[in-house]
Amino acid sequence: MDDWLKDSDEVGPSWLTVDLAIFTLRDDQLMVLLVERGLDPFRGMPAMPGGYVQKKENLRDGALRELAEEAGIDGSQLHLEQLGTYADPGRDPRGRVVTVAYLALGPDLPIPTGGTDAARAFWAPAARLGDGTLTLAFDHQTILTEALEEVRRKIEYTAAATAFCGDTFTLTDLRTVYQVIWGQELDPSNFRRKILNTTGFVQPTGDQRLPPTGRPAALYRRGQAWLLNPPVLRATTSGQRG
Amino acid sequence: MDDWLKDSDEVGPSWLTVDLAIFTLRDDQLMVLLVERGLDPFRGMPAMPGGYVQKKENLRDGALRELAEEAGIDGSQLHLEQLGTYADPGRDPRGRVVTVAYLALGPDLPIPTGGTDAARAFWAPAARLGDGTLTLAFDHQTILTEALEEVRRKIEYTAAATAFCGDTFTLTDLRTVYQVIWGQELDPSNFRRKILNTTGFVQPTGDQRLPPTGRPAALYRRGQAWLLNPPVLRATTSGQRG
DNA sequence: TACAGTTATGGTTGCCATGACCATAAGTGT
DNA sequence: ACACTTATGGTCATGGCAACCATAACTGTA
Repeated sequence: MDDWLKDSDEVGPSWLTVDLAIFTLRDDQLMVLLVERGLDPFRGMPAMPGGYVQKKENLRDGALRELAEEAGIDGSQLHLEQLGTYADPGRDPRGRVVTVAYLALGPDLPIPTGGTDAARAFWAPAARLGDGTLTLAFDHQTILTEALEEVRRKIEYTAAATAFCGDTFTLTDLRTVYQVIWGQELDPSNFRRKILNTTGFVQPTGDQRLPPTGRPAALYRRGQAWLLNPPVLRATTSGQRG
Repeated sequence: MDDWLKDSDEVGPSWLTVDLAIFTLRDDQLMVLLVERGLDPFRGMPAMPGGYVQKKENLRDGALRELAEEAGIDGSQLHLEQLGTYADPGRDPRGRVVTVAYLALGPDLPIPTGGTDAARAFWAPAARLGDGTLTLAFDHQTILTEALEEVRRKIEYTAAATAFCGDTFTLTDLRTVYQVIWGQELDPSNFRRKILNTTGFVQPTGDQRLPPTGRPAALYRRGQAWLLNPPVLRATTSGQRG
């Protein structure tokens, strides 16, 4: 069967990798997971966690395996989604390496332990992706910048924001997710009304949680809906929406 | 440099292809472009147009080249966007073939001429993707079904609907796009108000077009906006939105 | 010319989601 | 008892929206 796949002047083999854009909330900041590369090329430089997809593995399984190997994170709990594929001929000095970028969102995750290929893994503030203080291997700067914008959009139209919360959460927890990611304050009362009117977004558990100070807050868990109707739209500078 | 990319028990080379989900509007129907495969595997079976990405080519250029080769379509006019990547180990009997699916939207395109690899190319109603009357090569049934759902969503939140229209179009032309793709009637008057209130969606040209009968309609061209604010949301069966 | 038929455009009304804002509930510590 | 803090609930004016009606501007026909 392999004789159908012939090398030629114009077409040749390529190597397949997955890279992970892993975001979480820590200390009221949006953080992205980076590893320090342990091997050439770009040895010692920060990069997205990732690696080769194995012969008998599909993309999602490969992403989950790399998540565990390089970052020590059990991905079965978090939201995993394909972002895009990057295959420019010059993106990897080793030759044609095609990478499929995955987006992973999770609640405040344990500080990862360094893995085999990665010298060490660490959280970096997502804000540093935009301010030029970060130099990443390969085209990972581009990929992560696109990933960040995708996260901002995603929480408008889907229930992705709940992926940043634990199993149960208060509406203030959820509101904090939006505030941190969008960088703008939201009115607690209006936010509450909006969320509760969006069918299937959250389900009350019946329990409460006591904050350090103040009235206890009702706990919720994720609802069955993923696409939000109506969506939770960002405030627009221009036109009013209602 | 190639010595960094070693074959091993677990990791091996793969072949990179692009496949195209090309949609257009013909005779008030949403149509998808298919080719009859001229080579094994799946010779004679309908499939998405596509083929191998060349060594020194990026994904987008490869998609545009295949668009021209297999379908005789000049892609410089239409909207092209990456959809997703499919790489399951069993998806191609030849071995590990990774395909990047692209979504292409265009106005009523010329009937394509058969290309080199494809015996012939033809338009099929998109409705047939769902009713089981179509058997496609590889996992193309899955890919196209996901592509169709993406189109339906895309025209809600972006100006993608204008990609189905010509260079200039009337608001009725644009409304027809939504009606056909969503399969529901829209009130002309309300549609007009919504579109014109969405900043940057369309620009008046100042010209008019005479329909076969009835009042002349003002012509518009695409505006500069891509993300719509507010979006053009589908009517919901459940809750009212305003 | 008068008229019906057709399509584009414009206006009215009632409903409801929204943002701004205020009030109350239910905890904490002093 | 009181201040303080946070969660929850309500009011009100604005404006988007669906449903619907009215008018404009063209065609063809009597």
